[in-house]
Amino acid sequence: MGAMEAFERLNARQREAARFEGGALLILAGAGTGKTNTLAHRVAHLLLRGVPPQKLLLLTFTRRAALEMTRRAQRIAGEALKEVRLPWSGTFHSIANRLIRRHCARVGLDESFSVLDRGDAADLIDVLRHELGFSKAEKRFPRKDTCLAIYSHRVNTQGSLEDTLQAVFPWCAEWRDELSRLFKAYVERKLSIQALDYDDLLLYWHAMMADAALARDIGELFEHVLVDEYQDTNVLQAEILKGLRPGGAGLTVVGDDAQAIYSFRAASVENIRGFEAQFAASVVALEENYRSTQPVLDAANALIGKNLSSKRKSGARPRYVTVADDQAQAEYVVRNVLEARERGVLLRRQAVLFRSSHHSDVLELELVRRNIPYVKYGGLKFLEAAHVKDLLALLRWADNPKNRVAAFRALQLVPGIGPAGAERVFTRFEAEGFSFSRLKSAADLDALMAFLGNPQTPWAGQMQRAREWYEPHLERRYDAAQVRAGDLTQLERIASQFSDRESFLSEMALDPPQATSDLAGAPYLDEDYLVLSTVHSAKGQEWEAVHILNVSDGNFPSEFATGRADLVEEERRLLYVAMTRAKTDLHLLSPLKYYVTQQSRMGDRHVYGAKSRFMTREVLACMEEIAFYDSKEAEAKEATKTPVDVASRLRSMW
DNA sequence: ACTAATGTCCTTTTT
DNA sequence: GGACATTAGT
Repeated sequence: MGAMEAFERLNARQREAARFEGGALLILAGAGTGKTNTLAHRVAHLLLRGVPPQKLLLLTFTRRAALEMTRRAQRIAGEALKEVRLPWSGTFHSIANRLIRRHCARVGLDESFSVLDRGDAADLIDVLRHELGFSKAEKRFPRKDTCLAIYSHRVNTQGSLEDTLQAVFPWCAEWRDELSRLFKAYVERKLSIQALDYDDLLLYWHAMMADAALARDIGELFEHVLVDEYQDTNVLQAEILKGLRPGGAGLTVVGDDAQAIYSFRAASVENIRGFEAQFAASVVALEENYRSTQPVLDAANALIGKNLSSKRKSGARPRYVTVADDQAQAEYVVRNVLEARERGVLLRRQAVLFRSSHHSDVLELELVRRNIPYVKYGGLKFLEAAHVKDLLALLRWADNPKNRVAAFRALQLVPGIGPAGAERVFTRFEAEGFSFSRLKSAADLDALMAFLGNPQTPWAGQMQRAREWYEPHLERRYDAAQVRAGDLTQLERIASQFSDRESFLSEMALDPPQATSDLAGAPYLDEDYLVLSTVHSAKGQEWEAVHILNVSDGNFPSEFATGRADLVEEERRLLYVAMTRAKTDLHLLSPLKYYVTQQSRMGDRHVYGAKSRFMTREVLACMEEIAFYDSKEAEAKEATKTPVDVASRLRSMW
């Protein structure tokens, strides 16, 4: 296919955006309007026009999105370009990591600085929390994750601690002074161990852009900067962009303010709303939806007051399904999914979406019971498993001997070494100039670390050696050692795909595999599986059929959002994102009662859910309302009645 | 000084 | 059902 023909396939607006020449460009792309395709065409256009690939900076939300973009651009550019590689494409954080490494000397960092993932950062805060004596106050001090969240929010909004506490963490406001001291200590400790957390990656990049000479050097690396999902960037990221392209020339951003769902991460919708004025940008709006049928869009439009239209006018109306409880909800989903498969819709073209990751618990049990394969995105990550972190700690410590967090974790693997012992060993290690050949912990760990810490040791084989050392400890520490050992073998396989230790470790911190299937690789790719995902993780994706769980007040919107109007609006957008993932089949499920596991003092463990405030008359008018009882429920009903009509029960099941 | 067992309090979504 | 603090036992 020639490149010209490829561009003919775009509609007029998309083509205009793809071929735009001039200053800053804002592409407002509603859900399903071909955003990725348009951006990929723009990339192809720039390449065909002679911009070298290494002069394109492509900032996407995930690395997966970046790869997809590259793949499409290559296809579009066709034979004109043999192979397209976009070396500068990735998340803000991963690009920051590379730029900082490139200029580390100019910002006072060692080449071997580490990147702390969220768990590591929280652990470090926890250590300081104890050191400062906050853990044994009469009143409970915020937990480590909360502390980190507060810190992060403040950094990313660039506001004051006071503002952050007021707006998002009011229940922690009384601890303001202690938190301030804690964060001061946290910053100091990170500097001394040469470790950067996610926020530091942005802060360092931001600081580099504030230095005129550095900003020029970095800005000159790129001719074009393209940013996807711009509605979910924060103030810091917007300022970085301004530093990269001060006048806006060569800057393209794409987004949809109706899909802004990351305010908890301090994303600011104002970025996209103010972009046009800020950069005197040209604006192209894409409004024709190519994904969903009109009935699906009608419901989504009614929810959010948009006016997306589709060429696919016919189709079934979305269903609003009332079910008795969690169990019935799972029954309904399973039954529907299997029916669709019978009609020829592969499982992987169907998805189940939910507000928070534990909402799928009951469904997952049911899927396992019925032997239906599935993959879950979002929620508990492979890399957060203790045994995986143990193994990585060994490598991280070897990579950056000053990395105290990793060192403590590694040292405490040795039986007989606890927090106090680790402290002792590390202090001596520090005094000896961080030399692994003089580490005195336990004989076998000393040998391992001397091996890993030797710069002459090749990367190939390090993982295997570490795993072999770890194996006996794994069996000692955990019950299901078999399963966990399997995880470690997979980790080893991934590691082998990286050319060096530093890039492997950064990648694991910055863009960890999203689901266990990502790790399994080839063998699983042929298999069919149902997709389970949080709505957040479903961003940018689409499926033939979509089920949305727990559409009731307290879940949509989440009970934590009900207090504030702006948060409720974000929840509305979240439901909007979920609904617009569906091409033809959409089911919203609403359990009449659901079980609560928390804070239920009384014996009654279920609550009657209220209808979601988003299910207004206007929205429901676009849907087909049905009630569904699972077999158990029906059974219970039947039991209270006489006579027992077995025949109708059998019929009602099909 | 370390480990295991018990008690108490819970804020969701992710780079 | 999990995180975290406290207590009891080695």
